Amino acid sequence: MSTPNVLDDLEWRGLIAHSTDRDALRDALGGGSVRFYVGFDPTAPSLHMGNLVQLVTARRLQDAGHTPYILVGGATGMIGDPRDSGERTLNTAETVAEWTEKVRRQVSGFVSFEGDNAATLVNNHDWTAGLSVIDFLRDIGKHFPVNRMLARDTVRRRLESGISYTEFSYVLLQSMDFLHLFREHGVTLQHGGSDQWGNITGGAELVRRVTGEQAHAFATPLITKADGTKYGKTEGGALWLDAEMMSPYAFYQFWLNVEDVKVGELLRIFSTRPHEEIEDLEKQTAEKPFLRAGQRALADEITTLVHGARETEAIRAASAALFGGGELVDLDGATLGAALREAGSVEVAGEIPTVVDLLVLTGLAQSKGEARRTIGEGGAYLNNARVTDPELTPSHDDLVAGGWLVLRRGKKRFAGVAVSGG
RNA sequence: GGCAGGUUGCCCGAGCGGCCAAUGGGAGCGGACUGUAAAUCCGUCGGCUUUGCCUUCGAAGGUUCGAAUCCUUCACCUGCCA
Repeated sequence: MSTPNVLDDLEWRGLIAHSTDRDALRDALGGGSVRFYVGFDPTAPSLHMGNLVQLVTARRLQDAGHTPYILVGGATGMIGDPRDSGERTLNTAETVAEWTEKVRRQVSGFVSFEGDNAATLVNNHDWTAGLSVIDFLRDIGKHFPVNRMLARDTVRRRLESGISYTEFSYVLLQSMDFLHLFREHGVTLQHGGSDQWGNITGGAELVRRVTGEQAHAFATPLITKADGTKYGKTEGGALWLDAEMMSPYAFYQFWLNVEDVKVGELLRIFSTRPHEEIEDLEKQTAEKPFLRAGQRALADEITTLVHGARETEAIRAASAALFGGGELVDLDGATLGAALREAGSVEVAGEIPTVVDLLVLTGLAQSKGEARRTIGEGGAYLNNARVTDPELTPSHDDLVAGGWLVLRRGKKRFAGVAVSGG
């Protein structure tokens, strides 16, 4: 191994779950700048952690000199890829268009659009929307043996519960993307999540069948929790990158709370630190887990990547204030106020509502019933003191740091109430 | 097109005329123990103006004092036959 090959780095990071001919891929990546693509379907208004894996991987390839084509699935998003959980509900064209735009803006932040190997954004709607059914069936469909399509894992699992022709056909659209990008832009490599492996190889094979030339592909592993279940299932669902859908504070907290046994794996996947530093953090986590050095590094780095350094710094300060273990009254108003604004806060003017109402108002509880239950379970706190009376109404004497009430549910979830007037 | 089976709370799944807001498991939430970790144990888990009321068991009607449970129609899913 004379010159470092980016594939070795990706392998070290555990990012290669599947790949086409590994040696051919290594040769390609060891040569000149490879044009590669990765696609994101607008199935939600925001990307999530799974997509982030692909984005940082694309960036690694770009930093190694290769040229990214970032595809947003304006067309494939209209169809929906088959998943095990069952048939999707089709989104309207307006919704898909709106999400396409949001996703397009979001992906733009993760790759560079400058230099010799500047990234290019493409939308498969551009070459798919105008295609006639006749052309599609003749030029694309002809290359897909149905018996092979039926053998694909996701399809096979769906045969019992049912799958529409629409979703069954998804692989043709995505494969067509690879062929299109191969022909029009010289793209010879596609990567994606391992759940996309069937679609990815479909594209590589279509390129080979139609042009007789070799296309490369690899898939990253699915990230799971220590117990093997899917990750990113926090309150409200996935781990979103959009600050509107998941506050940067909550995002940071997620990474800070990663299980010890997963820290190393996640650092390898997401961190841009040198290998030695990551190995050192892994060692620290193994030897002194209570220091949570790995978690802190992970949370800092990923939050900075997604939400910026300034925001991350504010969150760190907020976390230190709220979790520092000191007395709230010892904190100065500016510090506590800033911390609570990061954690989530609401404003109340005049009369102060009951604790139950405040729990709902701040979003710490979904309903009054849940708020009462939480109090009954001993999980509600006002200014770090357990609340036992569901009828309790805080008074102005309870205000700390110049007008704040600090509400907490459980050990980790804080919210502030800024009281004015009265 | 015919026949059979199915559609229950976030998910999986019991219930098959009153004792059903509906057994059980998982997820979630809270407590204890910790390190804002894991594991474990305990509790909780539709809503509300909370000793009661309201809305839920694919949809709409109907039978009944009373329906998730019976009948009719519709929608969707699965299997077998055409």
